[in-house]
Amino acid sequence: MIVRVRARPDAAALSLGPLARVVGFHLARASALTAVLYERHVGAPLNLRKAEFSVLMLLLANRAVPPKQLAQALAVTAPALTLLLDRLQQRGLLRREPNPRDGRSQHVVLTEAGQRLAADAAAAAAPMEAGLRERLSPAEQAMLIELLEKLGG
Amino acid sequence: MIVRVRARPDAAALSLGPLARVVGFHLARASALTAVLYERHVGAPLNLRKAEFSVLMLLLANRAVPPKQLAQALAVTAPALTLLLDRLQQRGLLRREPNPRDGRSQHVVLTEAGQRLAADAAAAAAPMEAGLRERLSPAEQAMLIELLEKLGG
DNA sequence: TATTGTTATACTCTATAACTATA
DNA sequence: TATAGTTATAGAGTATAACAATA
Repeated sequence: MIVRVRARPDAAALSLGPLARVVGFHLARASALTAVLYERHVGAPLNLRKAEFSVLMLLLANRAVPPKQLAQALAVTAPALTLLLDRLQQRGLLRREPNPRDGRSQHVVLTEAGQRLAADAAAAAAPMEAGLRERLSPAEQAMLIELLEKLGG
Repeated sequence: MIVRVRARPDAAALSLGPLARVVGFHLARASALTAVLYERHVGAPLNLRKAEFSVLMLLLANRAVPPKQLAQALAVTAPALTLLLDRLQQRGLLRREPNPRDGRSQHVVLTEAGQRLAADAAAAAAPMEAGLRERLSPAEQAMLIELLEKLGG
């Protein structure tokens, strides 16, 4: 992906028109930046896609989680989550354990290797905030997250 | 896409852990909501994908624009933009005109049909803000856009 | 009959590389 | 040699539908 994060040379003196009021448009452009930062700090070094990273973080914070809840939290469909978990399981990062109380459902749990990688990933993610600080103060970051949380939380 | 916009029944009492501080994660979840609203208000009724809508809005606001600038403004690659413009041109919504000053470049311009559809789309997009108002006050929306603009603008 | 999770399949999106033509 | 735009191709992401097992 060829995106320049810092410099924006001939920054397209384009009027946004009606787009200026469309929240989704601004979300998409902001995502382009955070995606680049994520790839640099976490994705490439640890070989983790965004969704995989999110799964690891949720498992790190919640120990045993049924796939259903993961799917909800990540806003992905059940089949997508199955494939996601398959990949992480093949890398030996997590286990799927049967739920003794309900034969239909499971618990997903990090292996030891998964816990180590998740901890590394969490540590690698922290400097991303610092990277954003060029654009947004810590207070602005907090405000932004709060507003986004109201939308998508 | 099965996403419930209003009700969030058993809202997954999951801790986000380190994810709570990751801006990109919240951007993704917020995008899930705005994508649903977009699809309802604009995408399905007018048969316009998000990127197509954005192109129309930019052309509406700027008359003649070189593809290069469109690609920058939308944060898409040049090949992606070519395909995007191809589709819109086939629907008779825009023309590509040669740039008399530079044989390599072009100007993209809306046709009359394109202008009509763009105007309809802009009108259809306005109520989306109202839809968001369940979650965010107008002041909060403005603040959110301002913060996102600092990130991705 | 409803729910959890999986499989199968297809479609959209987007990226990289290679090419054409102008400059 | 560099730039604007295109073509070709492949990979990642994600949706729907159909299915299995359990409740």
